[in-house]
Amino acid sequence: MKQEKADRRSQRTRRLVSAAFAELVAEMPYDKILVQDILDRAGIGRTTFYAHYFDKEDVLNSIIEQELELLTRQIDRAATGQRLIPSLELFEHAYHSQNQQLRALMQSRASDFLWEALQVALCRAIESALTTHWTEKYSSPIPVPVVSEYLAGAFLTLLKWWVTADMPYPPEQMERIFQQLALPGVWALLTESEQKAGIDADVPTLLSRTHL
Amino acid sequence: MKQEKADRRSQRTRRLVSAAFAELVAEMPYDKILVQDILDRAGIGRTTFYAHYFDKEDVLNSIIEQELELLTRQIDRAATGQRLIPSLELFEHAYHSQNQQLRALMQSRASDFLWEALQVALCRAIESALTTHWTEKYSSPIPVPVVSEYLAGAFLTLLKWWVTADMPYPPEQMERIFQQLALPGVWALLTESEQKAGIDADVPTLLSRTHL
DNA sequence: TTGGTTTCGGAACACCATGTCCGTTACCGA
DNA sequence: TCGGTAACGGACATGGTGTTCCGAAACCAA
Repeated sequence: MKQEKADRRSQRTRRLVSAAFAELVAEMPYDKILVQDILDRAGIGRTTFYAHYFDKEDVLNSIIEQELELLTRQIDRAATGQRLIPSLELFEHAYHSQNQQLRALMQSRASDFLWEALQVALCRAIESALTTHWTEKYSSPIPVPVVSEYLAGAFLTLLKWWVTADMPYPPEQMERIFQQLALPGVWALLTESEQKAGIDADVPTLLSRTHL
Repeated sequence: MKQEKADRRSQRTRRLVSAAFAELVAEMPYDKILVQDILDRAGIGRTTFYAHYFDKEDVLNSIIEQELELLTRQIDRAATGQRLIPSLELFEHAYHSQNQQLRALMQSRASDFLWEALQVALCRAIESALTTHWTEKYSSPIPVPVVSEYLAGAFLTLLKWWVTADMPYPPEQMERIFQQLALPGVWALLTESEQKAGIDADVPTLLSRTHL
């Protein structure tokens, strides 16, 4: 079920299946999609399909895995710095994602897996960043994993809403909204002396509540 | 498929099916559960099942609907006051929920529907409270629906984590955590003069960031 | 208790989607 | 050009679904 250096025909088939699946998932709920639907839409034979995928779920997973890899790489790259979460990059990634696949997928119910996987990946990265770069500043009875969970969830909620609403605002504005809504609570957990540093230059402005 | 004043036998059947389903959903992913599994577990006949439910999904929906009604009533009741969200009551509701059904359901993957429905209900309530009681204080470029979405999402993220982790803290502590993490960003959107009023007495304390 | 009504249960059934196997055809890479 | 590999269509076994029929059992009201 893997492709090392694939025959053109194999690539073609996989491409057709992915495209067909993306279309279908945008039209109807995942669990209503039949293998036959994929076959018809992709214009391939039954045998061919099963030569490439175990089953319907395998198609979903392969697409998600592929997309998730890009995102995870982006997240981990940011985790090496002091930033807790590469929010702007993620908003922009979704925004500029040429292939409709990502949007269609995110909007459909099939993406529950994707969102959950993203939540986990984000959470890990945030926790790591928090314990690596902010340990000495962090003094709060709230456990770090809870903070991470909250931040990841708050971000993904906004991202999800934004994508579902067909991205009515530019990524930069979403980034600002996220900073204003979700981060003050986290900053408050870090000792005062360091609040001006790192993460974002908007911090002081936000906490003074004057520019709204 | 409804029961007005049901025969004892009908009640028994529905009860058995609900219980069996709750058990199964705690043991395996929803889409792996067969009707036959429910039949075996509940100890009823195939014919009987289809006399009460359209299909497997109908069982899930009926349980969710039932639970959702309780929660929605609680949410709407709080929405009449100035509070944005009855967080403490919801944490406590989950905590004291005697029947394992709620916990098992929330922890399983089948509950995606429930979470989504909760998100919508919460969002509506928050938006309503915000436009009703806070209009004159609210002056921000961030649209009210976005704020509502964020608050509902942030709360549900914490609730979800808490339930999944088998509720390691008392509801009161979760309430405090939620207030500290998620609300500062929202309060900052309301004009300064009113920040001491309503919602929660902890507000000033939080914003001064001294008690952490 | 009785008698009419409703539900239950079991077996058999048609239906449909799944996943596999075959021989043949078309395409690819070298 | 030629050997290998993938696509194809059709047929097939499998397994879960939802329905039907009918006798037995449980219910409820009188």
